[in-house]
Amino acid sequence: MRPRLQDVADRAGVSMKTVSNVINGYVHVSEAMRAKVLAAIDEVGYEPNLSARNLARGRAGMIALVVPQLDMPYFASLSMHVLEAAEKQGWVVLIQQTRGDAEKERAVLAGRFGQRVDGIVFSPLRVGTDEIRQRRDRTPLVLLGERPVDGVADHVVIDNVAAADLAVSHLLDLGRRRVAMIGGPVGSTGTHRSEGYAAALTRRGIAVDPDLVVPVHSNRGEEGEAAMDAMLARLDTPPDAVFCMTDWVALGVIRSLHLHGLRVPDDVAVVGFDDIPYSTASTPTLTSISPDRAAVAREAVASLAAQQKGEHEPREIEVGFELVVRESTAGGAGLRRPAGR
Amino acid sequence: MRPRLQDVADRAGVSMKTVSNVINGYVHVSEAMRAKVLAAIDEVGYEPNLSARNLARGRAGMIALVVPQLDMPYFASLSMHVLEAAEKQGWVVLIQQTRGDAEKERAVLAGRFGQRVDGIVFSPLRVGTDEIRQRRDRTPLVLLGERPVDGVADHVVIDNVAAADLAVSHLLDLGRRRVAMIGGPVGSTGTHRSEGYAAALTRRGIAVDPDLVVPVHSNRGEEGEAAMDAMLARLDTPPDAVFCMTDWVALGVIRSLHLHGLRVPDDVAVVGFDDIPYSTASTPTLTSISPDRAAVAREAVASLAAQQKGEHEPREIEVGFELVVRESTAGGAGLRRPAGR
DNA sequence: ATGAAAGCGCTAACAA
DNA sequence: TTGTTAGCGCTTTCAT
Repeated sequence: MRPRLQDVADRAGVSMKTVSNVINGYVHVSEAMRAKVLAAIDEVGYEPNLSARNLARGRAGMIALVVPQLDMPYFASLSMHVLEAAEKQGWVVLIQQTRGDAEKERAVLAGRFGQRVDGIVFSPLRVGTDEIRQRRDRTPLVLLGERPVDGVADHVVIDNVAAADLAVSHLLDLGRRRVAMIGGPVGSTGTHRSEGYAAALTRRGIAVDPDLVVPVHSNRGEEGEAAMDAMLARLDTPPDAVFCMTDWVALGVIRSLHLHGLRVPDDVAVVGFDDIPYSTASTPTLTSISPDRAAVAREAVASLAAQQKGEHEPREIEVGFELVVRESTAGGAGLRRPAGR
Repeated sequence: MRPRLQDVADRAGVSMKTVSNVINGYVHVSEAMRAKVLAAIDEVGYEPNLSARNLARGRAGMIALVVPQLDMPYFASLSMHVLEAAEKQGWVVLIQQTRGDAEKERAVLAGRFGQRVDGIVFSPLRVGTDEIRQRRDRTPLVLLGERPVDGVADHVVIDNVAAADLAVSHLLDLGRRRVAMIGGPVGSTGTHRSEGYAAALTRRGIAVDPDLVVPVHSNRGEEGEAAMDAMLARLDTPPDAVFCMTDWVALGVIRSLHLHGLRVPDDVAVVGFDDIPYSTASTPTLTSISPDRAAVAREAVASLAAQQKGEHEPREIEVGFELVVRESTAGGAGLRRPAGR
């Protein structure tokens, strides 16, 4: 049978309380006592029973991570980091997928997890500020992603305007002038990346050309490909650069360009967003905005911990990002390998 | 405060036991009683406390899923399915990553999770049959992946020999004769995919050419690219087809071929293994062996459930797969789009 | 600084 | 068929 706290106490010749004190790092324990207890723990091979601990502490011991889909590489990578950050707080992570379904997203806000979890890290695709504001569930919540939340809950983000601006400026620095965007539309409220796109162009005195902007309704490669197909069919002269909302979309865009006989980056330079693992395996490798995912995860978990301790002023938490330049903007004929690889 | 079982009982005017019976689907409950209790549950908004339930039941309520890396798309996708299958058994999934580190893999066998979990789904990259046989931890264990396990534990797999055979036969059916393999080596014990490769060639009277086989030491795209570079540097005539151990490796191989001025599939057809989500976004889209991941996950979780109920004859559990044909073997100049997309 | 004992919310003998 | 009650293993007042 598995050793319990009492077994350790018996072995060390002390009470359960003392063992508990040692385990939980209570300060007022003599060094000798601590050593004796630790030895006993080691001898009997004690491991705390988390169900019992959580029951006694009145917490669930787990948090929910709600993402659109785990097999979307950005979220896979993000989840990885959340798992690591949560583990340090003694939390197990219950991953839930919404598959971009508005109903499922609403269920999260409605308390679908009941009080089963100590907190929720939520990356919404559909629900907006109003729905979030009106939620009744009191479970600590932290939001991720580009959608604005107007201070209704903690929100961990990168500065999407600045990031998009940086990506587009990079294209302009390369001498490109007809810079398209897949994934807009420009001007609709809250699309920060579109804002950065427009800002970068405007600063150089280039007007935003609506013909060079095609919105997509999901982040899938297929959508990106179709969008690029549509744009090319419509234009007499193709763009000389494309800024894509996500890397996955960018991969589809590159497919489309390739199938239309356009070379990347020679004819058209392409920048993505997210820096998914595949950006180094694609042909050409993909220039992309790389958000500091580890920081996103860390801040999200820290937010939940703070909320659990009573903190309750919703905060906007900003984390870093960088532009990683690879072949899709820097290569010659797709045959050179830049250092960034 | 969160409603408890007692609150439901009070509301319904019955005892806790009756409520518990209803919740746990005990058979001998009158319809009227059941309805009354369900109504009460609904009225007070009761949700069971899992810590308490698990403590009382003497189980942890969670299983561990140990994979090399969650942001490798095959494992991301697999994890997604495991989450779903486990949820149906009332299990939360604690995902752990080994990053292919032999030490971490051994820690899993040594009981790093203590008795913290009710079972372990383990996808090993390094540890072998012997180490698994010698483990002392009694936690139910089920293994995934190609590595053979000689009946030391439950093992969920596809028939890797048949799958590789199918992939290579497909290449031969296309008229290719110099079929290379990235990820061997042929003949080393237990590499089922290599076996299938050799079998398909032999059946057609083609000898395995050692010059056309290059092993890789990880499944990363970079490795595949380097391996293909090496092969091309060595050969006077390039192969006309390549069978790759994984899709990720295949992406790297395609990069290498492209950078050497070889067209896929015109000059060289490429088949991957795993059918990761990106195989439809790459240029060209990737022909691949697609294991029935949902079945893998389902069987793995079922295995743990069976072991927990006392079953203990290690079983080899086989699940299905299929070959998905896409542009990397079927396209013309990479410009045609086959129906398989 | 350490010990004794009362819960945490649920399940499952055992009774009725 | 339904009720009573003793744990499950841990934390945590409250004493000492």
